Amino acid sequence: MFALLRKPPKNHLHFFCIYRGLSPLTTTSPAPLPPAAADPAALASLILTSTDPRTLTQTLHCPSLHWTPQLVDQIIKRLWNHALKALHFFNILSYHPTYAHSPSSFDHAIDLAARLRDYRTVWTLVHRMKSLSLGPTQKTFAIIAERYVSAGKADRAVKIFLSMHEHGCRQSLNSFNTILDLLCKEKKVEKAYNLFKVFRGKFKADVISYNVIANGWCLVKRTNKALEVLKEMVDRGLNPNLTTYNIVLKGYFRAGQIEEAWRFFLEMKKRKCEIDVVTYTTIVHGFGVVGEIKRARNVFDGMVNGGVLPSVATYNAMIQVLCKKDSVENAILVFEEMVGKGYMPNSTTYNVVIRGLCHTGEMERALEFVGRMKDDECEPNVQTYNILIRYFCDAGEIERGLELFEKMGSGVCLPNLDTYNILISSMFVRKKSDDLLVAGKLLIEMVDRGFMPRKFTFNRVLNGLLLIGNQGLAKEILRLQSRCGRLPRQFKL
DNA sequence: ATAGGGTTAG
Repeated sequence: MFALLRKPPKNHLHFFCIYRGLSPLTTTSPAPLPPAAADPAALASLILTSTDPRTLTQTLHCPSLHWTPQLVDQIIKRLWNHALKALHFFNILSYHPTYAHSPSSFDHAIDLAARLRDYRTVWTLVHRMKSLSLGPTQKTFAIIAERYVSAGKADRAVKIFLSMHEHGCRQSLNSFNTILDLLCKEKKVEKAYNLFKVFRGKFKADVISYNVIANGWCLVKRTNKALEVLKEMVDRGLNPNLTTYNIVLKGYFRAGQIEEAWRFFLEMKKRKCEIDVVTYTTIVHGFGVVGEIKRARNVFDGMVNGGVLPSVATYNAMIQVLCKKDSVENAILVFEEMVGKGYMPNSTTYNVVIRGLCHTGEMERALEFVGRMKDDECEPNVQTYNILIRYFCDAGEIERGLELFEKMGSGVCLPNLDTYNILISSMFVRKKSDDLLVAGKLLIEMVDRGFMPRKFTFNRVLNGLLLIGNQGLAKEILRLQSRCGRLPRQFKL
C-alpha cells in the first residue's frame, strides 16, 4: 500500500476534481464525487465498496472535502472491523496534499496494524509520528504494549515499556500503572507483580499501582493474594480508598465467596466507609449471578435509603440477573420502571433485554425491542446483531441469520470476531454441504479483516471441507493458517 | 490509557 502511493500525484488530483471530464485518468473510470457533506457513514461505505485504490484516492483528495481529525477518527471507527480498509483509508489521507493526520489517528492506525500483527508497519508509523513531532505518546505505547500482550508477547511488551524513553516518550508513574494494568487484564498477574516489585521504588508506586495489582489477583480469583498485597500497601503507609474496597468486594463475588463479600460490605458500613453506586452495583450483580435474586433485589431496593441512587449500570445488572435467574417478565417490569423514572436505557440495557427474550424463544418480541431501541436513537450495535444472529441460527432460521450478517457487511455495523465465530459454528448445525462451504469462506474473510480464528475453528472448518470433498478450499485455508501462526505477517500496506 | 460497577461464550 505504501509502495502504491510512494509518489503521491498531488497537484494532478486537484485538477482532476475540477476538470473531471478532461483528465486523462478518465480513460479508466471517473472518480465519484465525494458526498456533499462530510458524512462519515457515507464516506465509510464509499471506502468499503471501492475496488480501485487510484479512484478512491482521487475522490478522497478532492479539495471540496474538508478533512478534520474528528472526521478521520469517525471513519476509522466505522471501518474498525475491516482493518485493511481502515488502514488503506488512513494511508490515502497520509498523502493528502493539505491535510495532516492527528496523533489520535496515528494511534488508531497503529492499533489496527498491531491487531494484524504487522509489527513492521506499527514501527514504521511510530517513526513517522516521531518525524512529524506528533508522538509517540504514552497512549501510543499503551496501545502497542496491549497488542503485544494479547498476542502472547508479554515479555516483548515489558521490554518496549522499559525502552519507551529511547523513543522520545518519557516514562512516568502513569505509564507504569498502565503497563501493570494491561498485564493484569490479560491475566498475566504474576508477570505484573514481578515488574511491580522491581520498579515500585523507582516509580514511587501509589495506591493506584496497588489497586491494579490487587484487582489482577482478583481477576484470577486469588482474593487472598490481593489482600496480601493490600496489607503490604498499608504497611508502607498508603491508605486504601473506596476503589480498593470495591475491588476486594468484587473479588469475593468473583471467587464465589458470597458470604465473605456480604460480611465485607457490612464491615464497610460499620466503619462508616463511604459507599457508592459502584459498591451497590457490584453486590446486586454478585448476588444475582449466583441466583440469590431476593438478596439482590433487597440491596437494589434499599440503596436509595442508603442515600445512593441507582445508575443505568445498576439497572442493567438487576435486569440481567432477573433475565437469567428469574424471569424475563420481571426483568421487563424493571426495565419499564427505569424508563418511567426518566432513565435513558443504553445499548447494554437493550441488549440484555433482547438476549433475555431470545433466550426464551420470543424472537418477535425481541425484534420489537430492537425497534424501540432505534426509536430511542440508540442504534443496534455489533452485540445486538450478534445476539440476533446467534438465536436465529440456534432456532434453525439460518437464512435469517445470514440475512442480518449481509446487512451488517453493507457498512451499517461491520461484523467482529464474535460475529464470525457465531456464524461459523452455526454452519455446522444443519449438516448441509453448502453451509460448510460458507463456513470456509467466512473463515477466509475473517482473516482478511484482521481477526485471528482459534485453532479449534480452523480444525473444525478444515474437517468440514474435507468431509464434503472440497480439497481446494481446504488447502487454501491450510496455507492461511500457517501464515497466521508464528511467522509475523506482512500485509502490504 | 492511571484503578473499581452492566452486554459475552460452550
